[in-house]
Amino acid sequence: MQTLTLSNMLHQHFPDALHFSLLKSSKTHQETQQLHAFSLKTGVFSHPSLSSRLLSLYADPNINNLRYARSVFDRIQHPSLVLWNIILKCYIQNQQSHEAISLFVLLLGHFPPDEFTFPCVIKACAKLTALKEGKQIHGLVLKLGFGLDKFVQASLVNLYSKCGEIGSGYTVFDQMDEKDLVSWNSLLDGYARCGEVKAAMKVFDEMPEKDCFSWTVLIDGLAKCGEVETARKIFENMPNRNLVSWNTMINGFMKAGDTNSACKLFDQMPTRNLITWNSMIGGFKLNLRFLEALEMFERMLEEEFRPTHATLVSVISAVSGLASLGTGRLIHSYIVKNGIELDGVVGTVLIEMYSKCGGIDSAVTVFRTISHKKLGHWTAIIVGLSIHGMADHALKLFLEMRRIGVKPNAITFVGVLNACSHVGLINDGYKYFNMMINEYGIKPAIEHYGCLVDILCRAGCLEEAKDIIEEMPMRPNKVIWMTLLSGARNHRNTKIGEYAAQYLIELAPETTGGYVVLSNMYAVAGEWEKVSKVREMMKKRGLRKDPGCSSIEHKGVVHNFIVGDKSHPQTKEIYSKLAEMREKLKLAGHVPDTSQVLLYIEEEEEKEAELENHSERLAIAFGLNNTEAGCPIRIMKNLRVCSDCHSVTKLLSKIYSREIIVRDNSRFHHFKDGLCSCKDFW
DNA sequence: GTAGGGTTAG
Repeated sequence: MQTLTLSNMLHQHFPDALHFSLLKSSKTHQETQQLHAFSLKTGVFSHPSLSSRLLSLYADPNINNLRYARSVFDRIQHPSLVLWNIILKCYIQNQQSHEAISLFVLLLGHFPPDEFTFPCVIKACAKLTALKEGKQIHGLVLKLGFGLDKFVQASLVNLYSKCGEIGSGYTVFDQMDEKDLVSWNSLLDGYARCGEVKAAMKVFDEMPEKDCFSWTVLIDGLAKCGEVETARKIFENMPNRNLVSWNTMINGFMKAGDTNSACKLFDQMPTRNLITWNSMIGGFKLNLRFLEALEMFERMLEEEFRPTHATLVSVISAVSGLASLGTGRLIHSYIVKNGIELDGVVGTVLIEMYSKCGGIDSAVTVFRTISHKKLGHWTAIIVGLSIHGMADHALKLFLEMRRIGVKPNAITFVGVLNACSHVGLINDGYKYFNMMINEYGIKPAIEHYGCLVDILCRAGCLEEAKDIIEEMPMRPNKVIWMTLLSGARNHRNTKIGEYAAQYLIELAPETTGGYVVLSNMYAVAGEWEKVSKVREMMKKRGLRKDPGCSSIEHKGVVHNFIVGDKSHPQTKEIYSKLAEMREKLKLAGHVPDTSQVLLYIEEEEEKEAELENHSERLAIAFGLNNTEAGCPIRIMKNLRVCSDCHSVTKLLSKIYSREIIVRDNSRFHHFKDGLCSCKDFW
C-alpha cells in the first residue's frame, strides 16, 4: 500500500521538505528508485540534502547499488568529504578495490582524508594485497595524525597481515589502546599466512576472547602450513562451527590430498553454499580425480547451484586431464547457452582444454573470439599449437603478440621453444632462447634448457646437447636425461645413449621408459646381449614395461584398448578390420619395421603380429568401424607411438581418407593424406 | 576480520 501511495504522491509537486522526509522513510530499493526518478523529473534533485540522502540510501549495505550511487554522486557539484567517503565505501562493498583506490586519489585533490576515509581505502589495498600503496597511505595516516585512531589501526593490522608483513602488523597492533577482537583475528591470520604456526598458536591462546572467525582463521592457517591433522583437531574441538569453518576444513583436507576426509565432511555438513561446491570440485581436480570432479559438478547443477568462474576453471581443467573432447564441448556449450562471459582464466583454460583434447581447431576458434586477449590466452594458444606440431602458426602468433606489445612470460617461451623443437628449427630455437634472456630478462628455467636439449637432439647434435646439459646452472632432471637418451636412440649413438641412461637410472630407477628406450637402442644396434641385460635389470627391480594403452571417445563413451586387447564387445569386428588393414597396407607396399620390438620373439611373423596388435591400431580399427566418413579419429595413447605404428598410421590416413589425430605421451600427431604434422620429427 | 580458479620441456 505504501508504494501505491508513494507513486500517487509522486504525480504531484512536493516541497523539498516533504520530499526529504519521504526519502528519509523509504526503506526499499524500489522506493528509492521511484523517488530518484521523481527528483530528476521535477528538478528538486539539486537540493544538496536530498542528493546526499539519496546517495547514502543507494550506498546502504541493504540496497548497495553502486551504479545509481555513482550517478547521484556524479551530479553533485561540490561533494563534501562525507559524500566522498560514502561513495568510497560503496565501491568497497561492491569489491571494486582498484576503482576505490583511483577514487581515493581523486579525493586527495579536494580534501585531506579523515578517519573514515582511511579504513576504507586501506581495506581496498588489503583486498588487492597492494603493499606498496598501503604503505604510502600508512605514511599519510601518520602525517595527518590518524595513527592512533582505532579503526585506522585495525585496518592497518589487517593490511599488513594480508600482505605478509606481519612484523609491521604487530607494530601497529602493539600500539593499540583497545585491542578489539577483529584485530586479534587479523593478527592471528597474519602469522598463519606467514607460516608462523607457533606464533599463531600463541596469539590464539593469548586472545582474551575468541569467535568463530578466530577458530576458522587458525584452522585455515594450520592447513596451509601443512599441519592438517592439528587443524582437524581444532575443528573438532571448535564450539560453534559455521559454514565458513566447514568449507575451510574441506579445503584443508583437499590441499593435503585427503579427499576421503573432505568427502566425509561434505556429507556431514548441515548446509552448503557455492564455495563448498567449488572447494570439492577444485579439490578433486587438484588431486587428479577428474571424474569425481565432473560428478560433483553434475550434482551441483542438479541441486540448482549456478557455477561461477572458479567452478568452470576447475571443471574445464578436469576435462583437460581426462582429454575428453566430448565432455569439453558439452561444458563449452553450457557456458555459451547460459551467456556466461569468459574471463581471462576461463578463456585460457578453455583454449588449453581444446588443445589438450586434440581439438586444436576449436582452440584457435576460441582464441579468435576473445576480444581483449591477455597474456594467458596468447600463451595457451602458442603452447597448444606447438604440442600439435603447428610451429609456423605458433611462431606467427608469437610475433603478432610481440608486435601489439603483449610481453611474453617464461611459459610463453616454453611454447615457442617447443614449437621450434617439434619442427627442427635449430637456429630459431637459439634465437628465441637468447631473446628471452636479453630482451625480456627472463632467466631460463630447466624447461627451457629441456627444449634446447630437445632441439639439438632432434637435429642430431648430441654432443652439443650433452654440453648444454653439463653447463646449465641447475642439476639435470629425469626429463633432460630421457630427452638425451631418446635422441641417442633416434640417431643410433649408443655411447651417448649409455651415458644418459646411466644418469637417468641413477636419478629415477623406477622410470620404466628409460630401460625401454635403452633396450630398444641396443635392439636397433643388434646388441642382443645388452638387450637381455637391460631386461634382467628391470626384472630384478620388479619393473615391467607399461602396457601400451590407447583410448578413443565415441558418443560420449571412452573406449580403452591395451596391446592385444580382446575384451571389447566389438572384438570380432575390430580384428576383422585389422585383417583388412593388413591387406591394404601390404598392397600399399608397407614393410613392418620390427627392429624395435622389445619382447623376445624370435620369429619375424610373431613380431609383426605384436606390432599389429599395438593399442593404437585397435583404437583406429574401432574408429574406422564406428565413425562417419570424413570425421577425424582422435586417439589418446599413454606411450610414445612406435616408428612402425607411425608409418602405418600415415598410410592408413591416405588409404581410408581419414584424418587421424594421435596424442602420445608428449605431443599430438595429425595424420592426413599419408603425412604427419610432426614431419617425422618426434 | 575467516572459505573457492589455470599455465611449461621427454
